[in-house]
Amino acid sequence: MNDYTKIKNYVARHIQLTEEEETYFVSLLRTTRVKKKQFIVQPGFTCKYRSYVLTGAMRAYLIDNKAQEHTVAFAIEDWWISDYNSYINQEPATLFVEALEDTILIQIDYNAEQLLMETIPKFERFFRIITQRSFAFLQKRILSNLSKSAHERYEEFIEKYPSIANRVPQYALASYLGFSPEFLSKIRNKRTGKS
Amino acid sequence: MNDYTKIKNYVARHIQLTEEEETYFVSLLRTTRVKKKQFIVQPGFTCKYRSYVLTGAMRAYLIDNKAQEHTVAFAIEDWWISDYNSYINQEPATLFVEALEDTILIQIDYNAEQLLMETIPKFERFFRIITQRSFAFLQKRILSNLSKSAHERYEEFIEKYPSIANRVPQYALASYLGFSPEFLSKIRNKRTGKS
DNA sequence: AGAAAAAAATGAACTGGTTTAGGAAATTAA
DNA sequence: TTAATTTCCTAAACCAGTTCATTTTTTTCT
Repeated sequence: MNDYTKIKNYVARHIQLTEEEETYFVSLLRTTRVKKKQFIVQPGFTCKYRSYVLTGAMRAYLIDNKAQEHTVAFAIEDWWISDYNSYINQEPATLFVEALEDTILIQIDYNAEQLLMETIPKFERFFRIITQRSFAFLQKRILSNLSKSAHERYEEFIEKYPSIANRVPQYALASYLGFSPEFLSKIRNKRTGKS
Repeated sequence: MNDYTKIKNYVARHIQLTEEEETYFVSLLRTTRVKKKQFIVQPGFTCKYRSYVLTGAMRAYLIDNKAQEHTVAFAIEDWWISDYNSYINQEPATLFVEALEDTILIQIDYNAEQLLMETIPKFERFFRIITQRSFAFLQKRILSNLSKSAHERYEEFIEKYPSIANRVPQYALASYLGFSPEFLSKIRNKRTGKS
């Protein structure tokens, strides 16, 4: 039922564990099922978990003071998601993290993660490496936002993440790329043209 | 002459080292002086160093295909700077990293950093923690860019980093905040009004 | 299956920020 | 201390993307 093979493989891509260490790691995990539109994080509540998507799709977003949504991140199979600001500093969240589909998550809680790093220092390395990758990803996104037009950002996204582009609602994609849903509609129409 | 007190304090804020460990750490560092407008990283060349600013100011920026500059990061005293994508993956840089003033840098090279983490695993933790902080910082910047107007972003910046705002050229600040230098001029005039 | 709700499309009017072009001020170099 | 270069300012025309209002399509619920 609880299949931890995928998350074990994910970890194995970055560090090598003994069987014993792997067993210990898995003992700290828990599986959570969420229905579409359900939240796992909400502003005001401290985010307890770092979540790995086993199946399904999630997104993290902010609602600003003009009631506009801004998507910070998507996560599909084999990706992680959280309100990291809240999780890392164990302070109240500012983001919503919501299921875009019925989703199965594998979660580790903050205290367990700290314990894991103390018990198996290789995990210090693991979290360093995945954080570095996320950092590099965000930096590319900032540069893309600064240097490219809305249209170019859209083309770039569907080329790099076609599986996400066709799976998430358009308003969510627009709010990730930094323009209005109406404009996304306009772009898409120009693209297909009439046929 | 070479004063490593400040960088030792920086490290001590995150991990505790024995004297021996501290001595070893310092033995891996080198000091570099750069003149204003000099580059320490250029596109095409792999970035060898992670650089800590002892005195002076630096910035990292991209030049896009329309010959426009986009500032990724500033660094003043007690901050780090690099083309991290290039540094972490040891692949050719895409950014310029340039001195905005005559600057003294303390640098560690990639191989030394790897060795340091193997020799003193506490540094694995150190780099994890500072990368997490940078990650959180970039995420806030993305959200700010998505949810705020140019004017609001400017106000936010001068409030949070007055020491940087008054120290770097306006075109560099504009290219960091994501608008044209002309528009920054416009904002500044509206701000002071006539008096 | 049919009603209700949510998401996507369309189009016209609008606006925040850009572009272009010129001149003024400040830095740098000799 | 002057010439050259770089940075900054100003203002008008312009445009990429927004806003608003309405309709169509898709999804969800019973």
